[in-house]
Amino acid sequence: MTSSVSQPQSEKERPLGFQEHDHARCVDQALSAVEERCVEAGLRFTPVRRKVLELLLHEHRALGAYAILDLLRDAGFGSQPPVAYRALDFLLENGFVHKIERLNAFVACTHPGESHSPAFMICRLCDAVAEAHSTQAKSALGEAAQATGFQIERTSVEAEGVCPTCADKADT
Amino acid sequence: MTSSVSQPQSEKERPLGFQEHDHARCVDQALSAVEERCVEAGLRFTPVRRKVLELLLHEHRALGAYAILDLLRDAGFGSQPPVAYRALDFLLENGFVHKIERLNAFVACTHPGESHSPAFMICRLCDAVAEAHSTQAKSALGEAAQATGFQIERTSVEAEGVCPTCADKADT
DNA sequence: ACCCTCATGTGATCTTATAACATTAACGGC
DNA sequence: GCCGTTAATGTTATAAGATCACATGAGGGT
Repeated sequence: MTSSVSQPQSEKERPLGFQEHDHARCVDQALSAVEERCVEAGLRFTPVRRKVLELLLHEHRALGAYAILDLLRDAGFGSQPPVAYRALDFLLENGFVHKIERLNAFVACTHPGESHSPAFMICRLCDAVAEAHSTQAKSALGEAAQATGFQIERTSVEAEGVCPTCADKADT
Repeated sequence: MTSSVSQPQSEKERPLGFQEHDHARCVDQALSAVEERCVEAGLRFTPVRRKVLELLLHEHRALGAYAILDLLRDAGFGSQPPVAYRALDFLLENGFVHKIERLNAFVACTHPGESHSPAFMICRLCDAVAEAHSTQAKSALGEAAQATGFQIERTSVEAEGVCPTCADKADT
C-alpha cells in the first residue's frame, strides 16, 4: 500500500498510491494486523470500526468523513455523521488511520503497529496520498522547540505536489 | 512577534506568542514591510486586505475566518464570508499569512519577505502559535519524495503541544 | 438478573468554506 | 478624458465538515 521509498516496479497502472501492488492482499494483511493489535490491547474492533478501516484500505486514498458515511450507509450501517466520526476517532486514537489536515480527509495507516510520526505526500491532481516514515520532521522542529521550551506532543507533516503518475500524464 | 529561536527575555507577561516583545512596534513594522513588498510586486494592498492583516498582527494568534469576519464587520467592512476568505486568499498566496490546518485558522507571517516553508508550534491549551524557520522539514520529506518521484510544491509542518507559558502555569 | 460501561442510532445544530452573480473601482490604450 | 478590460467587492445562497445532546442497545463482571 503506497509504500513510499522505492522505485515503481510496474508501469501498468499505479492507480491509487504511487506504486503498483497486490491490493487485495495488502488490505487483508492490514486488517489482520489491526485485528491482532486490538486483541492484544483489549480494544473493541467492532463492525463499524472494521468497516471504516476496510473502506479506507480498499479505496486506498484519502476519503472525507461524508464519503465514508455514504459507503457506510450502502453497507447497511447508520448514516448520521457521528457514526463515521466516532469510528474515525477510534481509529485515529489508535493510529490505524491518519487525518490529512490539508484535505479534511482520512487515510488508512500504511504501517500500523509501528509507532511513528507520519508524514504525507499529497498529489494535488489525483489526491493520492503516500505515507512516508519520517522521524526526521519531528527533529527538524525539535530544535526550535527546545530553544523556546515548547513541548511537542504530536506533529503533522504534509507535502502537497504532483505524484509520479500524474507527472507522467502531464508529459504526454 | 513570536520569534522562535531564543530564550524568553522577560518573564512579565509573554501573553500571546511565547515571548514578550514590543507589540505595537512589531505590528507597524510588519505592515510596512508588507506594504513595501506589495508596491514592489505590483500587488494591490487594498483596505480589506490591509485590515485583515492588521487584525491578525494585532491579535497575534491564529484566528478563524469567522472571527476575522466579525472584526471586519465591527470595522465597517462587508460581513459575508467571502469578504474574509478573499482577503485571506490574497494574503496566503503572497505569503503574508499562513493557514494553520490543524485549527482551520490563520496567522500573520512572522517574517514576511523571506521565502520560507513555514513550520508551526501550536499550544493546545492557549492556541498560541509560533512560527519557526524550517528549511529542514522540507528536506526530511525531500528524501522520500525523491525516491518516489514525487514533486513537492508546498509543505505544511505543524507541531501540537504545550507552550512555555502554559507549562509554567501547569506547574503552579 | 442486575448494573455499569461503552458503543451505536438519530436529530439538530454549529462551524468552515465555496459557488454564483451583480456591482463597483482601478488601469491601460487611445 | 473616455472606454473597454480586468480585478476587487458586496451579497445571497448553499455546500461541506464536525459536534452536541439524548435515547437505545450490546457486553462484561458480579
